[in-house]
Amino acid sequence: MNNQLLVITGPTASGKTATAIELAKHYKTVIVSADSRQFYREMSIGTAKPTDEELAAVKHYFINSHSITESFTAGDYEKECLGLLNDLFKIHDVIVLVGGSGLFIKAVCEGFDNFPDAKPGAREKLNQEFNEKGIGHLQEKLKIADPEYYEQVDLNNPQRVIRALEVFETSGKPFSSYRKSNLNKRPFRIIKLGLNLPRAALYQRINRRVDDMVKQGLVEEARSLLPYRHLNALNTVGFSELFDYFDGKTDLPTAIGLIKQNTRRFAKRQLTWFGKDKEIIWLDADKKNLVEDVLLLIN
RNA sequence: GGUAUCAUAGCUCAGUCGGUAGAGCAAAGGACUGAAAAUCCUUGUGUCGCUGGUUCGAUUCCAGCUGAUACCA
Repeated sequence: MNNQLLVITGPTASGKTATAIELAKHYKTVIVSADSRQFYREMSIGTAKPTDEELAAVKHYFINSHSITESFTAGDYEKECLGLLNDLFKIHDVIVLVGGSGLFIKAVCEGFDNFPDAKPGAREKLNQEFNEKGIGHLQEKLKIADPEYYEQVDLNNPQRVIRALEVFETSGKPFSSYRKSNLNKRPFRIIKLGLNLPRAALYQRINRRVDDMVKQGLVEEARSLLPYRHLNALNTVGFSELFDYFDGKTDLPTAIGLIKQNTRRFAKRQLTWFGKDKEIIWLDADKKNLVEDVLLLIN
């Protein structure tokens, strides 16, 4: 099997985009994004999307490919991405997958178990029940529907409980009956590289990048998306804080400070997630000749 | 210059009628199989401004010093 997926991951602002582009150029190949926000074409500055020049330099997939008005789940991404990779590997031996969304990388590398598609409206109905009756009510439902998962799940987490109930109400079978942790075999070799920095340096980069985003017009971008604030895509660091500013809940400097803080917290969560993945080979993101080192490492 | 008040965690502050202290925020750690830049869980990190005095024992009471704030000059 010659086909090789070169995964570049790491916390936000660690330099994944630039590194991926250099590697893709070297292999004369393309880049597939594994980022849960950059595929939305309506948002760019706030999602630190590759620049137009970068997009022109290397062909990118899953950038600007979807609209914030569409529902596009990690499961949808798994299916679309695998289909795409299947086609792309007919042309390229090496493909670069880059992104910081751990669940999306997992979707490509391992896949999910074969859950049924939730029936339309099931989640909305459960969200409404949650708002009206609280988490306790959903916990009780789950206890009856799926006692096995009830013992395992974080019962305080509404998203987890609702997800399990959504599958149950769609299929009539407990969530745990589908959840078998079977790793899916992929028809390509996977190499995972992680970029990281000492915490203080990473946080400095994050703070600086947020300031850059503001200079590039983040506030205007967010304002233009204000009518769509109810969409899940806009439940995103860099936008939520500015919506609060537009509402008069904070002033602009405070909102920008909160964007930095929430981005730092996001990076921390990413590091927690990636820390569990023992396949990741970690590299110092600040190192000069990083790409040369990567090439030596791989070959 | 005088008077008063204050000085406790990274920040804002509470508290100890004398037995070395605790909240919020920040931060750190963690979970997470179709919301994932989402969502959820856990954790107190301390020369109690400095130097003396009283006391078995002082962060607490007393004195001096330093700094901050307010008012008076």
